[in-house]
Amino acid sequence: MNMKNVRVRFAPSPTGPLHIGGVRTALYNYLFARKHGGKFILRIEDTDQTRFVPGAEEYIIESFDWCGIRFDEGVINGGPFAPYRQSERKSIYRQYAEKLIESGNAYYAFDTPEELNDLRKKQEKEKKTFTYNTVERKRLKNSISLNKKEVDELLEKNTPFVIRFKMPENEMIIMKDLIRGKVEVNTKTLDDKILFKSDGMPTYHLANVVDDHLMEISHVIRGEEWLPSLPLHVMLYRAFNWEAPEFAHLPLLLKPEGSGKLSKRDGDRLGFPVFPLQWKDPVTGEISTGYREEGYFPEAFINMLALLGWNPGDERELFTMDELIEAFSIERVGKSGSKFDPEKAKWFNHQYLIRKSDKELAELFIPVLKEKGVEVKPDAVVKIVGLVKERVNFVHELWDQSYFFFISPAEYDAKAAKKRWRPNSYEQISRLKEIIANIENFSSENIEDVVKKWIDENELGTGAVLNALRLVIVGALKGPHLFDIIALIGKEETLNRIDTGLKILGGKNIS
RNA sequence: GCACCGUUCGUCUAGCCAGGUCAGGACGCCAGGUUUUCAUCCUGGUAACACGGGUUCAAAUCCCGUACGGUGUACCA
Repeated sequence: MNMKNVRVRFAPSPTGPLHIGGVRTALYNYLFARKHGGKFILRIEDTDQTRFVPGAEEYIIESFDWCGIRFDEGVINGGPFAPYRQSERKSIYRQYAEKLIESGNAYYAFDTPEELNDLRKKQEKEKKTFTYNTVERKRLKNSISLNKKEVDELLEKNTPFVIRFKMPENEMIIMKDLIRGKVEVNTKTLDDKILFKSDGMPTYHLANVVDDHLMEISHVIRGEEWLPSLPLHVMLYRAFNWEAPEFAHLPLLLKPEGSGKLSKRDGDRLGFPVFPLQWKDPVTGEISTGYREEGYFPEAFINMLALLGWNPGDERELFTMDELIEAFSIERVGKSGSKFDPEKAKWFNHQYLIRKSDKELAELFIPVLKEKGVEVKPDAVVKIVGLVKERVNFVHELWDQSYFFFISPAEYDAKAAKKRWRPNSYEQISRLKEIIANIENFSSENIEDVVKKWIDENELGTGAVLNALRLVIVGALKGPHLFDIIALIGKEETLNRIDTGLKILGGKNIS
């Protein structure tokens, strides 16, 4: 593989939000470019004016920004091959289509969409599929079946036309794919694809080949859905007499349930986001949630995506972007599609979360606390986060694991109370309250020492006393080390919670 | 229908190109241990080469076929 002057591109169509399959394609391109010291280009393929969706391009750019995927050239930052939006390159495509006509590799076709649709329907009834191919083109309305005079007349009268590729009749095309190896197709199974539409815009096939050539793209890394049109693209390079780039077709990301390509429309139906960022459909107003909004860290999201279809060949699973760049290679991309496991995605986030410093997490958690109407000193939040971060996958889950640090129990878990609030609990906890009230050094360790000593001296059951105490302090049998909680909420709050607990729980069980 | 691509534990995957391993790891799940609780953590377990032929002393690995799945088959990308 020629690794000099690596130039790769990601070329989305701005027809809506980018789904994670697209993000992964972009990621692999990015990793490949960085790995080989090449350039990564963002080109917008908006040749279908009817499918334009407002906000889609902005969404795509914001997504990559969030992911930490950076472009060297493209619609964001320009570059030597500007413009990078195909609608702005409109004027350059026609001449290339005409070059192909001149060289006998393409032809004008005047059939209307309606006529072709009718043909399709007719053949469908006969259980056949209509294809505009080497056989059919002879009896359709085009510059092959018509004589030159007829064609000139039609063109002069501004009859709408398209330009089609003239596929050779019977020729073996041998192609190389970096992931799949040799792929062979006979041209007789292919059709005369439209290269240039009657609205004056090129189709994807023409535009992508012309632009990739003009932009000196060295490797085309794209989704497997493009593999069936690879022969056409290879033939186009040949017809232009251009050197073709290397190709790599990435396996698809599949729906987790059943099978099939993950699609934009899958949305929230699946119980996990398929988009990096939240997307609000400009027409229906429908909102699809994104990984960012669900609380995923971009590093975790990228890490998870990178391992979906690629692996380093050893047993490492956690990678920073730089480590991914270092480890990545196209050869280690798998051939088969992958469903992805939402559970494992959470695990990745957990791994990144527990690796963050308590201070960093506290800063992320404080806004959540504010929303809950809780004002606490940042120092305390840092300590609390340190105690509970192992228990959660997301920052927003910290609240569930730590609310009892901030608010005293309003009620007590009924099951826990039944199990742990015994007839003698009231008396034991009342006595314990006096012990705690007299503790001067209110550190977790010291409180633990004093309380355990008291339990020993009075020959009480550690489990019985401490569970009852936890119930009173937390409101349920959960949470981190009890004495850490007590030390953090402080003596006054502890004593208050004991009083409340005794009042509410005490009466119930004494009778 | 036709063309192309694919198929290893439930999921992500290693191993395949250069045949010889009890088919390895991770997530999940289950069990045990640690713990005053829950969670974490530790230990162990669970579970796969789609099927059928062939080549070979030996096949997950090479070849052929079948099945199943996917993609494509638009004046969409």
